[in-house]
Amino acid sequence: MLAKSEQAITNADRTFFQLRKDIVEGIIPAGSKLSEMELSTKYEVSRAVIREAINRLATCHLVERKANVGARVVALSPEGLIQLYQVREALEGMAARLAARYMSDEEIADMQALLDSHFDKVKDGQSYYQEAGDVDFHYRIVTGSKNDHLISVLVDGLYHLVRMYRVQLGMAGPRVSTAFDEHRHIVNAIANRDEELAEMLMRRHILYSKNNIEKKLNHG
Amino acid sequence: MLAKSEQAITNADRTFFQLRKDIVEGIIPAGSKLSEMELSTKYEVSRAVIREAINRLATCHLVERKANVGARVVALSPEGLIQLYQVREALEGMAARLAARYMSDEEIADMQALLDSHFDKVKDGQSYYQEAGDVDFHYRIVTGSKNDHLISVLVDGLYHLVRMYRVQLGMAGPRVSTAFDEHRHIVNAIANRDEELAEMLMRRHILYSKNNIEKKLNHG
DNA sequence: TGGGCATATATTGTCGACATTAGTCATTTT
DNA sequence: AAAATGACTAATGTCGACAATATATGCCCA
Repeated sequence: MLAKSEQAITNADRTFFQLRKDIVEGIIPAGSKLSEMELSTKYEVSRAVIREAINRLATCHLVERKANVGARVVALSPEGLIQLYQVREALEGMAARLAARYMSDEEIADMQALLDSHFDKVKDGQSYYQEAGDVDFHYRIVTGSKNDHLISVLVDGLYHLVRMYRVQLGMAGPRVSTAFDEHRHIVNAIANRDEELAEMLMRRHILYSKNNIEKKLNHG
Repeated sequence: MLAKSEQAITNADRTFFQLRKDIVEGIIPAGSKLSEMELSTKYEVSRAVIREAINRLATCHLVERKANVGARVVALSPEGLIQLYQVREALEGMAARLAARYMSDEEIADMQALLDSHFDKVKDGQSYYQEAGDVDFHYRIVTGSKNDHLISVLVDGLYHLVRMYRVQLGMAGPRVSTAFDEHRHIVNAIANRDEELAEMLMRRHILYSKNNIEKKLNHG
């Protein structure tokens, strides 16, 4: 398992993390209004830190803010999901390309070891692979790109929205084993320093993933 | 010319726009520290609005913030420029693909008319095309993607950083006419609804653009 | 009865003061 | 002399109160 080491220094940090968690997990419902007063009493902090937390949530695209009106949690929609995966395809495809270019041999070896441990779990029928292993894999590729913008937009931003869709639409998915094979092929391409193939395979992988979750969304 | 219609409602909006402009244009030097007190006296607003403005600048990646320490304007570096264009390549490539899929025939016709007017100016030797025309063109493609995430990340975020590099490294560039031809080919691909080609041409266009500005940066 | 306008209320935007932390510099100790 | 420690200072983090704005309510008028 991988520590994301997002440690909270200030009260605004803690409140931001808490709010983000509550929104992603649906404890605060999608589409609902965020009242600053209400939250400040509920989380026992001043309105200033709530405002800062809400602003940060807005940069994650988890809430939308209107001047003099307030903030609302984003609504989950089929269009929103499609747009989200379009951006993921572009960004993670490039991340795979850059990972093939910039990751050190050691990092690649570590990632291969990670996949091997995942393989053991999949073989044992531990299908919680989806939630933890998939996140781990994509996280490594993205950080392997060594591109701060890419890392920031995906890790601090889009991934939380992705999780929100997954959690609130109840993903379980029989896609575990096939996704695992796709991961393997991507890692092989990176190990071979084949940028072109790495990008193409990652883009396909995300397209398949989108189709899978989309199916759930339509008639699930 | 195109109105971006980013109108300021609140004081924090105005301060944010002003600060962003001053940073992009180098009036506030790259790498310098942003003191909340100092700015609050200089711009004649309270520290609260300065803090909010700085937070928004941080989401644009124009400043970097550290807890209990403060915020600094980002430093311009060759690596930063390369990373920026890597993300542009991925995002705008996808934008061109989606524009070929989703733009209406009318929007495409408007864009072709825009290019024609640009052609007249280039023919007359008005080489201010670079600054205005190029921005206009890319802006249309991105909004034509109909993807809110794409639009937000590029228009609200990366483009300001791109402008910062261009302004502070004094871009003028003899690339005007060749860039114009590239724009034409991209629009043609979009008009033909050729997603694959549109993406490929846009990615090449951005690669060339990167190489050009990179040359300036190294021995300019 | 329906629509527009004025008031009322509740929320967000802004402010100045206080609390807390990081960084500096002098002092002390080994 | 060098390193560690302690207070001092100046900045950021946090707070509660006030101002400005949007929405809701009810009244008036056609």
